[in-house]
Amino acid sequence: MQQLFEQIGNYHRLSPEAAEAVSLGFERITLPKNECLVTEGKVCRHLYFLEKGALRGYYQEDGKEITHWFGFENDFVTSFHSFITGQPSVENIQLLEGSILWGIAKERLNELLNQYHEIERLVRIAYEKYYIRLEERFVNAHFKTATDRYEDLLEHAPHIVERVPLGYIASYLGISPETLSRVRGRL
Amino acid sequence: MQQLFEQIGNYHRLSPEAAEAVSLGFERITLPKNECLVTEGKVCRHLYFLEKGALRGYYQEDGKEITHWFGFENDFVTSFHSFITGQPSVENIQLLEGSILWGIAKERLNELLNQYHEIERLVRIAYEKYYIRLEERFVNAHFKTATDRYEDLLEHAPHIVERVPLGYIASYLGISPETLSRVRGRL
DNA sequence: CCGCTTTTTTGACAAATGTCAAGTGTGCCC
DNA sequence: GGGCACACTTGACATTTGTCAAAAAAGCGG
Repeated sequence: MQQLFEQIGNYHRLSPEAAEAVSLGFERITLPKNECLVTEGKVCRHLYFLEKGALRGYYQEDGKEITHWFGFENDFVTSFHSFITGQPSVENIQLLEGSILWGIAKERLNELLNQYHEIERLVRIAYEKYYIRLEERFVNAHFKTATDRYEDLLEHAPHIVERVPLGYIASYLGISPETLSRVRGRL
Repeated sequence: MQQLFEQIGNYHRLSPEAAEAVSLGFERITLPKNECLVTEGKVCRHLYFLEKGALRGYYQEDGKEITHWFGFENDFVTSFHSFITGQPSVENIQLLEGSILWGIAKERLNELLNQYHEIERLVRIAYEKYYIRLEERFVNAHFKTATDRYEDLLEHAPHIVERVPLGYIASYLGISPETLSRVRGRL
């Protein structure tokens, strides 16, 4: 839980009472590799902090699994679309390694948001940072060849290549596994 | 300004005092077509509400202008990366039509966020919705052929095709103008 | 309304990528 | 440690897309 508060401290410092309230809201979750944290078709009502491990978010399209994001230590993860809208999730979140997470129910989080302006600020700042991270990722993929995308990945997120199967990486980059293999062969 | 409050009302209802404070923070801006609202190299310290008109966000890459988003009526627009981080913007925002916007300085907005928990909530909810809109857009572009992308655009945002030059649309879709032309010819 | 500029389309060709199938390498479980 | 399943690579071919250049169409300003 200390790691969670370190990460929270990167966004916005909380008063002791707010920090205490936050700590009471989270529960520790341990899951093995391949287990799913979120499954499509169900409403996602929890937000998670990933203390240790790795995971991927994927959805089905034309009978294929499309991986579109990964999460690693210190990330806040959830099926954001479902969490925010309250609609059933179209994506699944699957553990790529045995992992330790801390989860908080949306209901509980809403209570904290109601009670503490500073927690509302914390969450707003977190959304700002997640928004621009997503925007950066989008811009970095726009108009890029397969080679560009893989090279960008190696430069900005080499840990992904070390921890994630290449098939999922190809999917994440929006290219076929064969193409990724050929790109790797040329580097 | 009524339109601004209607849009704000879609996110979160404000008390009369908060609404009054918000209305005092915004200023009306009228700009002609082709004018730039934001230019690269400068820190963007304003958030804008687009009451009437259209605009695009673009950046330079290898001597080319890459358009990566459009804004229309009722959108909140800014160079989010620069606005949030305080770093110089890498993108430009250019009016595609003569437009009417309402702008608020970041400093003023921060004062409002400090004073009113409900305004903090409003902004958090706005960020949530913008985050999932960006995520949807990303997912809708992932692994898509040029034809798929254009068809998706026609289906989900036909107004873009009506109001934006095709060259910018091609750029936005991540394909060349020639390819867009060929795709259109096949439909 | 005309001339000029900009936008869009078209042709030809090269490069990149996807698909399908098969082969090789790696990892896991018994 | 071996066998099997899974992950990754390779080959061949088809399709898509980009690039360059040129032509056609559309829009704007005087």
